[in-house]
Amino acid sequence: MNEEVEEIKEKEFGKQAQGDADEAGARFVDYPYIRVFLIDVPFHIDKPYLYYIPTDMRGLIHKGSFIIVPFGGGNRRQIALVTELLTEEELQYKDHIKPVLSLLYEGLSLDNELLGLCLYLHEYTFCTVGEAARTVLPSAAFGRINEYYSVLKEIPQPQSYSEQIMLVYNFIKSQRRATAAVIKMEYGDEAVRILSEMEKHGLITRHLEHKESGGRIFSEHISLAVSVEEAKAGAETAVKRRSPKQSDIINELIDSGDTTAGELKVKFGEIQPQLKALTAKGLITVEKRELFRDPYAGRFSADKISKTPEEKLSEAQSAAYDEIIDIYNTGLPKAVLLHGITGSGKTHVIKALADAVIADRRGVILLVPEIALTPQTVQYFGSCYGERIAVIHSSLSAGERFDTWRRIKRGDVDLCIGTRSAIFAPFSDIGMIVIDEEQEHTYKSDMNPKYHARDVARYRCARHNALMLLSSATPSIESYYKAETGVYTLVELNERYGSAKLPDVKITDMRNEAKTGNVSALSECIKTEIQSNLNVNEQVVLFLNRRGYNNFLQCPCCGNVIMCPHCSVSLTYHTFSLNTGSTVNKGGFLSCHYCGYRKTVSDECPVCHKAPMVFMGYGTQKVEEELNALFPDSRILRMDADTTGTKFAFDEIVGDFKSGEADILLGTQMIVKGHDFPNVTLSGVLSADSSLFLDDYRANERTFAMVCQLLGRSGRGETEGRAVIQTYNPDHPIIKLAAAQDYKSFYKSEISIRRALIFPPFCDIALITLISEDEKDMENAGKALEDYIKTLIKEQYSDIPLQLFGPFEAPVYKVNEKYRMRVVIKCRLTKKTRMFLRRVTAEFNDRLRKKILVTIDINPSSL
DNA sequence: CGCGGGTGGCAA
DNA sequence: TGCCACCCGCGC
Repeated sequence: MNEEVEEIKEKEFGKQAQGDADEAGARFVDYPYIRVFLIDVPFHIDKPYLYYIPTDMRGLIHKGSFIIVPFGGGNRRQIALVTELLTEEELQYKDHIKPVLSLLYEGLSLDNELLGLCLYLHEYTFCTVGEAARTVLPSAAFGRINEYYSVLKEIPQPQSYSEQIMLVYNFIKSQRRATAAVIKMEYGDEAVRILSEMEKHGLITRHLEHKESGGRIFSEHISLAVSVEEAKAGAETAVKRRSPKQSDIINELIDSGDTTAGELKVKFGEIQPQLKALTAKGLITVEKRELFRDPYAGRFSADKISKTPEEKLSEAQSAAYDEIIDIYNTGLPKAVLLHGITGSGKTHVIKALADAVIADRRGVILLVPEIALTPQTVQYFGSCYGERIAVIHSSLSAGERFDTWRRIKRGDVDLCIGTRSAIFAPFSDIGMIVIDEEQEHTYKSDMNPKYHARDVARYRCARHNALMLLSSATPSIESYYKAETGVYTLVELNERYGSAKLPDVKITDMRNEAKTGNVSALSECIKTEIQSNLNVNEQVVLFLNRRGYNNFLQCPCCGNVIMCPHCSVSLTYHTFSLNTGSTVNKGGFLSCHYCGYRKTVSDECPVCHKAPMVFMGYGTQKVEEELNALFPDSRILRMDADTTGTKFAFDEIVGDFKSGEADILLGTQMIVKGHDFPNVTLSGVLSADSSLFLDDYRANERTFAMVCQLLGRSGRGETEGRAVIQTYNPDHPIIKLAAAQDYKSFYKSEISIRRALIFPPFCDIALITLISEDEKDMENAGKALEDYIKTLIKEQYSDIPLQLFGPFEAPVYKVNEKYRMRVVIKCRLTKKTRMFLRRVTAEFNDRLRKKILVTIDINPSSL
């Protein structure tokens, strides 16, 4: 990674380094001017603007501060991020520079590293600086700005103003102060015009109130204010006065002592009026106590922390550890790719490394691919580090997120575990960033900024002189290529931990099944294997990457398939029975996996009205039903997006299966990753082909990784494991290599394909998408975009190697009544190509206005 | 995006 | 001639 970091450091941080240097002098030099980027503005406003700092605010505003500035003709208030401080001499021009209004609030600012990261994201992912800032900080940090109007002076000559103005003036005066929204409600949209006119005449003024949202929450702690006897008497009176809830509350307090309003609410429903009444009578006291949100609090209380869970590293593991720790100890930004086969115990090595880094008093960030995997990872690390770990993922509430962020910033945390967004954990000194299962597509954000966690990690490691550790059994082709070419250091773990061996794999040809009349999702082969496992009480894991009941509903007469009315995809059948397996064909519903549209099933074909519709294909629900019919005595758990709706449902299902509550675990993607089920000796891929022929250059990689991971679930304990792969293409090289878990051969074949066809890592891909509600508009825009790109290339960028594809329809052409077209550009993402792409998107966002949305995604996770 | 100024279509 | 609806460009 040396050259790469040097490159990043030199190219991207050259300016930054200078900025760092004059930072120390900031206190003594007078910087009356600043350059800022505005938050919450569209693409073409996203550029530096100049403001001056009123003398009383000098020294309070730094690089990375958030401030409020007046902007635009109407001087509306905008939040802005300070990116540069300027002296009088550095000023290019002095006309029309407006003053800073205020600091957003004290204490909210980005340090140099995170400010640099925002600008890096802006430059590389084509997002606005504001979007980057909102991603790097927890959203609650910005809070809410309320803008109030109030009257400034008595009007000397009311008759000289219009009737409307006087109406609004008197309204505001009567309210003392009013927000623009309230005034708009009262007088309609034209109120905006009237208000700005009034402001010009100096009749009213605006002032801001900044609310720190999600900052603090309280619980209402309730206790008896009187003796038990008095309370009992009070309860009796309450019953007599026919307020049973009041007496219930008192009795609850007598029986089980102090409690909180929340708990009472769970027991008795709405209780606020009763609490008020009881407080008024002096029977109870209600005390507000600040709560510190930590969704994992209490799970690792001191007694649960085992100080010595030190499992000894195997020889291979400690060799890997030694190699990596040496690299870490150089104190330079480095990257290591830890390639270890499934079950080789990569986590143990990571744990040992984390120990060493934390002993250095430096922070560690550990990323896991999905939220479902955080509990088990937290479990493992939490038992060692207790309260000094933090967990960040997308289902935290805004407040929880903010509290966690502040804990890390305050230095109360050594290890931060989480999904993609945890990469922004505000440690002041990072020693190591670990990305587990680094090939997972979940590390790529699909919202602006469309960053890849790996790139952010690379940036942060470069600035912190930290180690970036990528860990995987099936690394991405891009990363392995970097390891092979010496950019990353490759460290391998080639043997399974303990006595475990790789499973014995059978490939089943599903074409033969069809020939012999077996139309079920389960081949004869896998049925026998499952039965033999059930006979000896060993567990089975089955993978199918399609949820729902049947895939779609088709008319046998005219071939009509029921489609989503808003999107160009077929609807999927779902039953209501979750995890019960009962046959309830009717009473289910059709659902669109893209927009969530739902519809009941109609018996006859809505097009030809001749025949009843027939269910085609199969999903997890259907297979669950088949399994129940075939193995009525077995206990089956289904795990997919439909059964893991609640926060801890995933945890529960995994826990139940681990403790032997079920014999068969059937599920989608989420069951393949990282679980250690020692009693599983059979794993099955029900349809290995489904991801193989996708129109995507990563289809092979996906399929290989998925099959490998699932096979790895089997035989992790004492007994040797078996696996079955069902496929219609038993001779496909990818299937064969996956069955043999031969990553190196897979990589060799895949990299040569990528090289020949020019795909990453041999190029970067820029995906430009046009989205519009009007099909015609979009087609025109597509054509215009193509022309613009072509002339731009011809006239100014003829020297950069670049391939243009499209415009063509997106794979799912219509989503939610909006049409999408794409342009794909293959190029090397250099400064020059970035400038080129920026011009293209800026030009089109500007020119097309709201009619058409233009987005750009660099190296998208799929095409 | 949100504002303001400009323009052009149309009724009086 | 006057009024409103929509367009377009600008913002430090």
